[in-house]
Amino acid sequence: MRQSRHIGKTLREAPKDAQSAAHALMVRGGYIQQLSAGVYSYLPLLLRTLNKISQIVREEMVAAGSEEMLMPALQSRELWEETGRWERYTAIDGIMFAFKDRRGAMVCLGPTHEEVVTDILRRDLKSYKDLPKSVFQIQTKFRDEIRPRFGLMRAREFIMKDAYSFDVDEAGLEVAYEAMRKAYHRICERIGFQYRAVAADSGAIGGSGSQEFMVLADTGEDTILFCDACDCAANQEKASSRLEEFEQETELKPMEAVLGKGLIGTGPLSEFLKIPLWKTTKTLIFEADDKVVAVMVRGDCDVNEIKVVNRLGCKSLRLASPGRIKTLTGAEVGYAGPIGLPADVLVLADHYVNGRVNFECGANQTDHHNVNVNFGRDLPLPEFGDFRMAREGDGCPQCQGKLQSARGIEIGHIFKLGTKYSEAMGCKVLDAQGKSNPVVMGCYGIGVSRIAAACIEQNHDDRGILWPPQIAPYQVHLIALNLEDEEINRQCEALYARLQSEGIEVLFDDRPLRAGEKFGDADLLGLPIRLTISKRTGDQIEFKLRKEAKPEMVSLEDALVRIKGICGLK
RNA sequence: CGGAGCGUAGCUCAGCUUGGUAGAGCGCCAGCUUUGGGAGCUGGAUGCCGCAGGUUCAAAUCCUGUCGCUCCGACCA
Repeated sequence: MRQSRHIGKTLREAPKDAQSAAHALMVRGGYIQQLSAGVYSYLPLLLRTLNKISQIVREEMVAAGSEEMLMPALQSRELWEETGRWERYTAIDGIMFAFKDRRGAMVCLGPTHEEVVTDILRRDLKSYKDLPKSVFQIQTKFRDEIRPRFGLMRAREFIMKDAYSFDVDEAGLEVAYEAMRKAYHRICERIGFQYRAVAADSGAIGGSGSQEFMVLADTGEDTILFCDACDCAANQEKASSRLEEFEQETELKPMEAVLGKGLIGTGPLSEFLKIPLWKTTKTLIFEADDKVVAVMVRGDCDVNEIKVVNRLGCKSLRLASPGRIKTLTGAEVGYAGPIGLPADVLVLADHYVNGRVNFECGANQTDHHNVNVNFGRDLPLPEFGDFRMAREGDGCPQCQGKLQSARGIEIGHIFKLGTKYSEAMGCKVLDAQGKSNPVVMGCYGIGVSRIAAACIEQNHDDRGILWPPQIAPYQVHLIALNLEDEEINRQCEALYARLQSEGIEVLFDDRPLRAGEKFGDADLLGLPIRLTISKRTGDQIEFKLRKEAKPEMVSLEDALVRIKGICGLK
């Protein structure tokens, strides 16, 4: 491609709303242009990269035994009502674009395709002999994100590959899931990501198990925890951990309420009471849909709300308002405890709240704290479970190692769905006994446009992007200087033609600009190989890798060999 | 949805407090000079000051409404 004809001008200054390195570089490089909040045009250079990413994903999907198709983005309300997700996605979460067509029928733009694919397959599948099946598509998806952010990283319209598997039983799902898991690893490796696969919460999609593929980057929106000794790794919202436990007193002391005026927070409280932090207790009051729930964690811990939501199966969970807390506990915020709450308040407690003798907790009376509290004697046993936020430095739940943390960008997520959708939509097959069973499904998403953003986030310097050759829009950036010289002009044209005839993808900077501007643009655009021809280069070519600081002079034949080596061409 | 900020030239932004001829840098066009890391000089073009209403002799500026974009939070296959 001749740069003089190319659409997508580079900018010297980043627009003020650029929120991350990748976002700013994509805008400056003319890779994307914003149309409205979270909605972007993919300009020619980025489209080439997106196509290359799609092709890698496609190849790995096909290799994993999945078949490609394309489903409608425009979907009808009826299907979504079959699974009960219409209300959840429109009214409750509001994540789905939904509107009336001219006949007055409600339609939506698909944020995901479980309903549509299940509808297709339920017409196709009759017998267990028809299984297994696996299908995928690469398509634009729509999500009415509450807050679009970071350019393509969290957009309202984005490109995604989604795949779905259909099996006769859990064992079949296991095989399909494993094939996808391996394919996802291969995709990440082919793109050259530094990444981690972590255990994840399955969220609104539902299902029994899931893993996220996280590209490591400080600007990532997720925190992941991983063991420094074994391969245990999880998203923080899912992670569990092991805490240090302490030797307990053998004698139960009498419970008493002590005055600790204005003491809010377990830190100051433990100092004031001269007891270790682990003896204190945080009791948080939540409103879960229309019920009130109290959640207790050890004073040195925090509540993981997602774990609470999963335990309760509620649609929404939020901290109760100060006014509500006062009516429920009779005290200001900061003094809530499990003793003396209204009978209809469910009390949940993290495992590590248990096993303590003579512990502290709020007294439900302003400025007062109960000390020497003991389960069984002073209050009934609450429902115990894992409701605690795991943190860096905690013990690994599987071995004696310690958890470390990192920030990550979620680029892929694989789920074992089970029969949630097949059951709701009647996607069933007859087994060998002639009995009808819902098929067991899995779903597997990977963000194509997000991969491009994550790749830049992980591969850039202060001057611009450093594309890996596999997904660079072009492999070679041919820079022509001194074009006013007829001879050099001819030489450049010949080289451009030769490179193309060798199957090399070239962006040819044939613009009559100064050297500084051309080199600056080349660094910004970030193509892996830069070739320069000028009056200084004679019959040689200046060869420079974007990731290296220094250029070198090589012959044409040398250059071709090197380029093909880097690009994996013969 | 709660809190906040910003909409002025293609881009980054000043001007608004205290109403009175719409500005700068970069970019763009032309010419001359320059020519390997965003050059210099000269000349030039470019604005429904987001939109609508109000106050006023007079509004980019003050008031009201509205739309858009953004930030923080809640939320998030």
